[in-house]
Amino acid sequence: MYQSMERGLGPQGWWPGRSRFEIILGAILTQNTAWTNVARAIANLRKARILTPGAVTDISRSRLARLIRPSGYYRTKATRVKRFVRFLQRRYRLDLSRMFAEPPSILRRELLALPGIGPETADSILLYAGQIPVFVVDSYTRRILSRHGLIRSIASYGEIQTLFMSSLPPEAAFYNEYHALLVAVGKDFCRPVPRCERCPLRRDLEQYRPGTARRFLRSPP
DNA sequence: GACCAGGCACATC
DNA sequence: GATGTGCATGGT
Repeated sequence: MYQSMERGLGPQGWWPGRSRFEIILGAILTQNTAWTNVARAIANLRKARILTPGAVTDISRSRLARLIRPSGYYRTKATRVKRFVRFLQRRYRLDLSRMFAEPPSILRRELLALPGIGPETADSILLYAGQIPVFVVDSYTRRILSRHGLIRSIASYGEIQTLFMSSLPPEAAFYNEYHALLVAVGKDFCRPVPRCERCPLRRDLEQYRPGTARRFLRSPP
C-alpha cells in the first residue's frame, strides 16, 4: 500500500509547521477540523507573535480563543492549549528539548493525561514534533483499512496502531510519510459512505461508529 | 441547508 | 465496552 501511494502521490512534506511548538499547536487545533481552518488560526497567532510557549503562557485564555476562532471549538481548544503550556512550564521549564528527552513511553502517558490530548493528538506530537517512531492512526486510516478488509471498522486505536507497528520498521520518517499519504488518499479517494448506505436496515455494509446515529436521526433517509 | 473536516471528554447504560 | 452528545468554524 505504501509503495502504491508513494508512486501515485509522491512526497507529502508533512507536518506543515515551521517549529516543533507550531506543530504541537496544529495537532491540537486540527482535532475534527479541516486544515484550512487551522491554517487561518495559526496565521492569526503568527501575526500576533504568539507561536512560542512563553507567548502562549503570557496571553489570556480569552484572547487566545479569539485568535484561534477560525479553527472551531475555539473555547475548548484555547483551554487545551493553555493546559498544555502549563504542563510544559511546570514539568519541563517551558523547554521542548527537555520534554522530548523524556523516554517516549513516559512522555506519551504524560500527554494522554492532559485534558484534550487523546491518542491521535499525543502520537502526532510524538511523531511530527519529536521524530519519535509511533504510528498515527486517524479516521482516514481506519476508513481505508476497513474498506480494504484489513481491520474491523470498530477496531480500537491501539489495535490499528499495533497492526502497523508490529509489521513495519520503527522509522519516524517512514511513519510520517505513510500517515500523510493515507490522509491524502482518504481526502481524495475514500469518502464517507452516503447516508443511504448507512441506513440501519443495511448495517451489514458498515458497522456502527460513534456519531453515525446522530447524523442519521437529524436527517433520516 | 446538509454534510464534512487529520478528536476528545463526559454522561449513561 | 458501547452509545449519545457537546464543542464551532468554514468549505462544498
